[in-house]
Amino acid sequence: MANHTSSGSYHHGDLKNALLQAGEQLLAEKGITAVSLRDVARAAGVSHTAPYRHFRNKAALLRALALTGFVRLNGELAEVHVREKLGPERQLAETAVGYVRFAMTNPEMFRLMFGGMVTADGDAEYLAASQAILAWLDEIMRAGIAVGVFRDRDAGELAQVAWTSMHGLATLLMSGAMGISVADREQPGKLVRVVMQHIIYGLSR
Amino acid sequence: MANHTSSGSYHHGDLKNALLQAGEQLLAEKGITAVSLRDVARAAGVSHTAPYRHFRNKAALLRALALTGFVRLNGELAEVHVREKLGPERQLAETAVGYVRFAMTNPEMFRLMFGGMVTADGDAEYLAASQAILAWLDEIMRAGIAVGVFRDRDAGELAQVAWTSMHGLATLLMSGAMGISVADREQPGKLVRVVMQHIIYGLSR
DNA sequence: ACCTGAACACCGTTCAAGT
DNA sequence: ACCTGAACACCGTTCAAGT
Repeated sequence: MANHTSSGSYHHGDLKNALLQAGEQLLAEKGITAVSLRDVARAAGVSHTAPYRHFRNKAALLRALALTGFVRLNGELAEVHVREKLGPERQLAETAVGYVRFAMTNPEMFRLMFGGMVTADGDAEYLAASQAILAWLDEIMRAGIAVGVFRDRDAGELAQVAWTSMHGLATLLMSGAMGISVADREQPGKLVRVVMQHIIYGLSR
Repeated sequence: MANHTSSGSYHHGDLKNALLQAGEQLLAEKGITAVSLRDVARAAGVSHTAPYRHFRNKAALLRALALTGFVRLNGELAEVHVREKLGPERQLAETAVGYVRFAMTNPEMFRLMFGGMVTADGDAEYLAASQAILAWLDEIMRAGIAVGVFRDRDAGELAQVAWTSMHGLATLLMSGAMGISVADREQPGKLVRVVMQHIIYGLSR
């Protein structure tokens, strides 16, 4: 899809985006370990060396893919914000539910984003994308402090506590280490609410 | 190393353990994505097909490797328990520090254990190994409830909160998403203590 | 029982070459 | 500028064969 260039010839139109789209689909279908650069090129209908014109190597393509994941996650968290006008505690709880749901419904993307294949090491784009999540939580905590429901501590600190909790829930649930099978659709939401209730209790005054 | 069989011939002695040892070293040196089954066989001094006599495939070798990681982690957490006789709160905080330190000093092993390449899906051994961590935290929480420092709730629930928090800290720090470079040796410990302080506050009565 | 070597169908990456 | 095809040094896995 995307925009064709005006010329009728278009070798492929916008190969870069075509590759990212194909990559995202293959990621979801086959999993992070099974997706090859050659597969992506094949799915986009070009030779297996064509991607090198747009990405330095496979890692660069995966990095770009992870960034689209962050955009999507931030978008979903924003939706929670709009939908919920029920005060900071409820907002925090629902953000956690959304965060964990994103992880459970896009497990391979989530793994790509946080699993260590892509890292923030000197990557300003990645760092900015991930910090956007923290900024988001920071806003909730700040609002909660302002209306007196959260303890009057550094909002950034409280945001770190919140992020840590929902991220731990997501990663632990995905690994299956919690003893709750990934297939089970009901349990996760319940666990998230129970754990977040404790967290929120601790953050409240 | 390990035990030679009594016969002088010994094709390799105990190849299975030799492979696991070689695998652990290569994992730490080259990282999870770079370690190949052929590398492991090479390091153990056998042909690249020999491992198939002891492991069904590469995934099975990695799974066995992850299990040794769980044994090591549980051992380190046990050390914290013996060392600290300072009450449940302090014990929980130090357990979190130990948990995160394990992750930071054995990042590739930690990734292997929780990164999704190995999963609990119907794997009783993996589930038992990971549940041992939870049982461990459960004990701390139970003791804390008994002496009246923690809220009188289901100990398993409090243990899930605790595990979630330290695991979130570990994974978020490793990904670099927190904005704290992995190279920085001081910051992590500080962050862990700050976050755990909030968590413990919430768990306390 | 335990290990080897050839073989197969894949990889990621480089490079000269085509339009 | 953008893409192709051959080539290179790797993979994981299977299988007949050796001791």
